[in-house]
Amino acid sequence: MDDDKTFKALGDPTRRKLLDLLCEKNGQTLGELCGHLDMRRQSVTQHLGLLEDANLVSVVRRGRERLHFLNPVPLQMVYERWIRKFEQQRLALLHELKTELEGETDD
Amino acid sequence: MDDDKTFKALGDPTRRKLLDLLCEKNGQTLGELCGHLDMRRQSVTQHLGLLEDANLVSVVRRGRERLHFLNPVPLQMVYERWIRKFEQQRLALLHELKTELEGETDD
DNA sequence: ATAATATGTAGGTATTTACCTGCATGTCAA
DNA sequence: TTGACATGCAGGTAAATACCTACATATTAT
Repeated sequence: MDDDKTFKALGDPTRRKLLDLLCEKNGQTLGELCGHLDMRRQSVTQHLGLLEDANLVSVVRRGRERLHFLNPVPLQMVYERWIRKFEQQRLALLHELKTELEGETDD
Repeated sequence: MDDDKTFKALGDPTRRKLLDLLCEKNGQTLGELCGHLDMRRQSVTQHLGLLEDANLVSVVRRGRERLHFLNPVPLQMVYERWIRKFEQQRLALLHELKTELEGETDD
């Protein structure tokens, strides 16, 4: 599993919009997704390629069409590896901050 | 709150490492953080600037030093806005995928 | 077979980004 | 004050990125 690909993929607003679109209606074709974006098809293809590479989207061919499906597994990993880790220390960190400021500033 | 700044900030391995470093020991100075990265101080400053801009890190001056503190709030927002949303639909999506494939392929 | 449709592939360009060097400023301690 | 130390700021460069145009291929329906 590749942290970097996941975060890089999520780091672009167009790609996040694509995920949103697939969340609203799963299995959309390339052309269908293009209809919601103000951008050439080739650019959308490139974005979907990164999402696929990050394993956030799975693709299935049906005839001449490409169906795109959402894969939420990497997001779950992001949660485990990042969100939860920091959340656990949230209160402790706030306490540390308070202590640090009270003890060290010359204000 | 700015989705884009948060995700962009998380989209770089150096910045994620900085967050990790602050998670291990909160309130580190610029120089201290530099000690863990193979990179010039000025570049680290730039990365910390983006993290600060994304509100993921708060900075407090103490004399000639800059102390850096982690702020997990935006990560919590990422969880609410992104992870949970997709997770909720996870099983439903898998079911859709199965149905779609069974019903539509000519295999 | 032919035309329409859906997507693939091969580049080209302008912007953004992630580094860097060099020098300036501000703070502390003797 | 003076030297050492911590950081600020102003650029410069090479690589990555996000678009694009143009053309090729594959599938479907007539």
